[in-house]
Amino acid sequence: MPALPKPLPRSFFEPSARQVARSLLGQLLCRRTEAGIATARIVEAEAYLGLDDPAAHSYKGPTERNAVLFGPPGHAYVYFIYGRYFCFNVSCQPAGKAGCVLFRAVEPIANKDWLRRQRAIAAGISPDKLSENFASGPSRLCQAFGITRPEHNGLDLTKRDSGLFLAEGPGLSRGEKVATGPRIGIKDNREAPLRFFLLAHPHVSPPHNSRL
DNA sequence: ATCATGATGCTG
DNA sequence: AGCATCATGATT
Repeated sequence: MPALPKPLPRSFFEPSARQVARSLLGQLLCRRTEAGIATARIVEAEAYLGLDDPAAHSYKGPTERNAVLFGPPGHAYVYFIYGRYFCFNVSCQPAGKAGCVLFRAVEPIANKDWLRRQRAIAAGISPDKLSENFASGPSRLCQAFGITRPEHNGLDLTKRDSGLFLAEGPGLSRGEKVATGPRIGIKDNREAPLRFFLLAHPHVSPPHNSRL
């Protein structure tokens, strides 16, 4: 692993959300902290397509909330959900097209203690009550990385000096296999196999880690 | 392991 | 009204 993670270029996020979601598996989510750069490997992600996808926030066109999705690729779309949680996405496709990828689970790699502590503070629980897969779940990973809408929505995720960015990762280990299946927690367009994850990986939370 | 429930506030 | 969720507690 490089001492300094190399940010993914904007062109990485120009293809369709489906393609970007698939290629983000094995890449790194990085955050600058007072203890150094905290990193985690992406093991689960979902694609949301835009105007053709009834499940997407952008389905009905631009609003104040989803404006980032219609902007240039490689930017953070962070939204507030269920009155308590945040979810974190990266915008895809050129400006005007609204695809995005939702991050659903990451595997902490560097500065795990910092991530664990943030996760515990945000959730209001004790750090030692958390299991190893404490960043598996879209809002859990936001807690671990301290991602919030007021602080991070609209951020350029291709720049290291953004403090939060996406970088080239180690990819997939031997034996790790990508699986696809229906997205979690939505009612519209349930069938579409737009969820991508590493099969049976311990940081993809059960019961969704082995089902297609 | 699975399942049900409630917390909580922004959105159009 | 509904929501791209989570922690908890009951149950097998």
